[in-house]
Amino acid sequence: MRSPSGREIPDEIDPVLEELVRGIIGQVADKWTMLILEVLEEHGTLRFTQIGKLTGGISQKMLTQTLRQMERDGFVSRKVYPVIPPKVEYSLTELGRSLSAAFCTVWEWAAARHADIEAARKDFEERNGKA
Amino acid sequence: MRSPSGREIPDEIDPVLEELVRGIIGQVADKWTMLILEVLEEHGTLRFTQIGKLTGGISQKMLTQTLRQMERDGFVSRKVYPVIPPKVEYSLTELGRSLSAAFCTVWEWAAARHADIEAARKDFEERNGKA
DNA sequence: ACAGTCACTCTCCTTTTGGTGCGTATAAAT
DNA sequence: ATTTATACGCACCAAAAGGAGAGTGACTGT
Repeated sequence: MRSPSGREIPDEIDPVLEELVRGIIGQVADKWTMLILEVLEEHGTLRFTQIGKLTGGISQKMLTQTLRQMERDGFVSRKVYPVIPPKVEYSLTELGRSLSAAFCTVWEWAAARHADIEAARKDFEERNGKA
Repeated sequence: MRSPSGREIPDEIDPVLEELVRGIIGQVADKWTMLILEVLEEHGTLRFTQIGKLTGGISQKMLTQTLRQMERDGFVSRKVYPVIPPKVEYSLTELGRSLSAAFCTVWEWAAARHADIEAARKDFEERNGKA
C-alpha cells in the first residue's frame, strides 16, 4: 500500500494478517458496529436497551449479535449483574477506544474530502446518466 | 467520537455527512474495493483483466461493479482507447490515493494490535465455547 | 473462413443478511 | 393474581449480495 513503483515495500504482507485486517475493517465498517462504537465512546457505560435507543433503529437481534462480536474481539466488556430483571452493562475496553481513535483519521479524511466526492458523483451522473 | 463525558463535542454531527461517511467507509471496507485500491496503489495504471488477475478470485461482475463505483466516487479514472479489441486503463486519482493513505492508519493499528484481538478471541472461546 | 482477444453485460441461482415477532425467567409492584 | 421490566434466544421470511457461465461486437492473425 505505497508507491506505484512497488519496490520499497517487501510486498510479502503475511496473508494471515491481511485476512484479519480485512475482517476487522469490514466489521467496523459495518453500520451497527460503527454506531455502537460511537455511542459507547460518547456515553461511556451503557446497558443493553440504552444502547438500542441511542443507536436508533437497530433490532434486538442485530444489537445482540453486534455486541457479542465486539466482545469476542475484545472491543467491549460485558458486565452482568445477577439481578432480576437482568442488568447488563457494556463499555469500551482500551482496545476498543484505540480502535475508535484509529478510525478518526478516516472520519477526518471524509469530512475534508466529501465535497470532492459529491462533485465527482454529480460529474459522473451528467456524463453517464444522460449519454 | 470523543470522550465519555460527551461535552466538548457539539454532538451535532450533520446527519448528511454522517450518512456519506458511513457509506464511504462501508464501501472501502468492502473486500473487493480495498483489494483493488491496494493493487492500483502498488502497480499504478492497469487494465481490466490485469486487475482481475492481481486481485485474485474476483468475478468479472464484481470487478466491473466495484470499478464503476470507484469511478463514480472519483477514486479511479477510467481511460478508454477506441481500439479493437477494447482497451481500458484504470488508475487511482489523487482523491483515491489520499483515501488509501487515510486507511493506512487503520492498517497500522491492526498490525500493532492484532495480537490483542487474537488473544481476546481465544479467551472468549475458552470462556464461552465450553461453558 | 475461423478462432482469439478484450471488456464488458445479462440471466440464473445460491448464499448471506437482517428484520419481525414470539417465548422465557423471576422478582417487585399493583 | 396479574402485570411489568430486562436481556436475551429462536424460528421464520424477505431482500440483497454475489458467483457461474453464456453472449456480444469487431478487428487481427492464421
